[in-house]
Order: sequence, then C-alpha cells, then structure tokens
Amino acid sequence: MPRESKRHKILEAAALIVHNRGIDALTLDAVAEEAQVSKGGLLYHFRSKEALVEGLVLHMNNIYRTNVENAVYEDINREGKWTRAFIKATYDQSLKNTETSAGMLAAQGINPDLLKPLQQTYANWQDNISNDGLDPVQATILRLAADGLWFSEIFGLAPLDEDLRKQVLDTLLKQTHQDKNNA
Amino acid sequence: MPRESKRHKILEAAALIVHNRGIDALTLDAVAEEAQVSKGGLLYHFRSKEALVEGLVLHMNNIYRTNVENAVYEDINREGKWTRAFIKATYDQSLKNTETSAGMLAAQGINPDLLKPLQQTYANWQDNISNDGLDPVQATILRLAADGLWFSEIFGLAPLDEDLRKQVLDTLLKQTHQDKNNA
DNA sequence: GAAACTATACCATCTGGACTGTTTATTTTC
DNA sequence: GAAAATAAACAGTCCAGATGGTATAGTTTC
Repeated sequence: MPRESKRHKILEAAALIVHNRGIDALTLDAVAEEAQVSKGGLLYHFRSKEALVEGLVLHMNNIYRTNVENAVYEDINREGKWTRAFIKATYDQSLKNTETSAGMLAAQGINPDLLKPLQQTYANWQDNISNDGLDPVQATILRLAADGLWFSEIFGLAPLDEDLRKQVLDTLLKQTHQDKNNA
Repeated sequence: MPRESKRHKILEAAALIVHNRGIDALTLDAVAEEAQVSKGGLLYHFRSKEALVEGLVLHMNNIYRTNVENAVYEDINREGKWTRAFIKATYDQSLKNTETSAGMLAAQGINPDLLKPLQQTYANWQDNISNDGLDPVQATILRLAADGLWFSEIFGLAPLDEDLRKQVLDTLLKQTHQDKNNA
C-alpha cells in the first residue's frame, strides 16, 4: 500500500457513497468504513466533513480541468478547439459519473459555497467557448448539450442508450467545424 | 387561511430551504418553522421525511408535465411540437428553479429511488422527441441543450446572462423548424 | 524522530418521528 | 335544529439513536 494513496482512497469512498446511497448517507463513519481507514485516520486527512467535501470538489475540479486542457492541446484545429475539448471531457465525465458528480452533489447538499472553484472553472470555459472562432450562440448550445448529457446521467433522466449517445457526440463535434456564417 | 393550502405551504418551505441552504439543512424542524406549522402538523401531512421528499418530487413532476403538455396543445405546427414544448417548459423551469429543482436534489440526497416518477416522465418525453418529425439526433441535442440550461442554473455553472440566454432559446426553437434533410 | 496512521472511548447536539393533547369542521342522531 | 359523535387538522413535548467532532494512547512507515 503506497503511502499517499490513502487520501485518494478516502475521496473515492466518499464519492462512491454519494453515488450509491445519496448524500444523506455520507457520514464520517460510513466514509471511514468504506475507505478502510479508521475515523482518526480520516480526520487526519480531512479535519471536518466540510473539508472532505471541499476536497471532493477540488479533486474533481482538477481532473476535469486537466481533461479539458489536454484535449485543447491535442486539437489540431484552432477554431472550435475549446468547444470540442469541453464536449469530449464532459462526455467522458458523464460516463464515469461515479467519481465526478459526487463532489458536486455533496457540495450542493452541505454548503453551496463549496462549489465556487468549479463555478470559476466553468466561467472560464464559457468565456473561451464564446470566443472560439464559432458563432457564440451556437457554441454555447453545443456546450449546454454536453452538460445536458451529463445531467441526464446524474439524475437518470432519460439517459441515452449507447447508440444514440455516440451519434449525439459525433454530431456535436461535427458542428464545431461549421463556421460562423451558415446558421 | 384556506384549508388545504397548508400542505402546499409546506412544500414551498421545503423547496426554499433546499435551494437556499442545501439539502443537509432540510430537517423536519426547519421545514415546520419555515412553513409556520408545528411539527405535528407537518407530520400530519407527510408521515415521514421520505414522504415529504416524495411529495416534493410528485409536485414538481405534475407542474412540469402540465407545462409541457400545455405547450404541446398550444403549438400550431405538428413537426417538432414536443421538442419545442420541452424546450419552452424547461427554459421556464430553469428560471424559477427555486421550487422545481429542489425536489430533484432532495430525492437524490435521501433516496434516489424517489426520482422514478420524474424519470418515467422524462423517458416518455424523450420518446416523443425522438419521433417528433425531426432528425432524432438533432432533436435530442436540442433537448439536451435545454437540460443543460437548467443544469447550469441549478449548480451555478456558468449560467447564461439574460441576453445570451434569450438568444439561445430563440435559436433552439428555430432549429426545431428545420426538417430532417439539412444536416 | 516526525509524519501517518490505528483503535477506541467519549460527548454535546441534532434528528426523525412517536405520542398525546386540543381545536375546528362535518356528519349523525333525536 | 340543537346536541352529540366523529373525524380532520393541527400543536407541542419527549426520546432513542445517530452524527460530527474531540481526545488519548499507542503503532507503523519513511
């Protein structure tokens, strides 16, 4: 068991509980048990429940940002690269929603202020997407559709079956290659 | 004070608490106080906390469905009417999110199974939207964009300013008038 | 030898909800 | 149609158990 991995294990455990049983089941005891850590060990890493949730948000925020940024750098085309990167990263996130959305739900449940880092990230992305060489309104619609995909997975609101989901992804990406003029 | 209105007042109070303070603050005592009802009175209307949340979900589900159905019946055009109705209703909902999204968040927090009625409704809508006389993939994208709009308001993730929001709405509605062939 | 834990006991507070009234409206009885 | 019975709509208190967090004392890892 590598040293620093306990902290990470705790975050994963917390996310799992939120995903499976809802945030009401996110108690310190439950997290400690799930992570196979003593309560003392848990509180050593996170001094309070709020700190734990804060950690969750920060963790997912980091992953999410990294994914988007990587996708941006890998993109060959200049126009629409932020929009494409966001769509790809959000699409991936919507599938692995166990880890990711848990922080968001937990934060909303315990203290909505804890969402600020993620809100900051999103504000930044929306800014980039609006100035991505595409029609801003159309680019925003593509962004929102990606969010909607994630949303549908989180709450189980008519999540798309695999076929349709892939077609949607393809179409969204395709539309980031249209230029401003053919609305 | 009209008689039956207390029940409704309780639901509004619960929604307000979830929206302002997060679902962790949704306690029976807090709801009773906010609704200006005694705890006994609260438990008379809702026999348990779970029943209260169930009531919230059912309530929002009813409103949401009514809004969509009304919009469908008012629509003159046949093609795309479900998609348009969904977009309009969801757009409206995303603005008055106090009342509406609270049930969803609370259910997810306490017992995800309570979301089933709403999931059923959504499944039905997605079916109608996919067979709305439009290209199914494109119609689904429009639906998801509307969901994304709501999502962004619930979590404060780069919510759109009024101008952009209206432009997005217009564009989404406009795109429901394109027929299948010009992808 | 310090950081990273384990293990357990403990406590103040909160929470759901059971329980016992009390009032108000409605229906039934004579 | 007054009185009595019944039920609905609350009010207010109480309690067992859960929960977040503290404290302490020891152990393992680097």
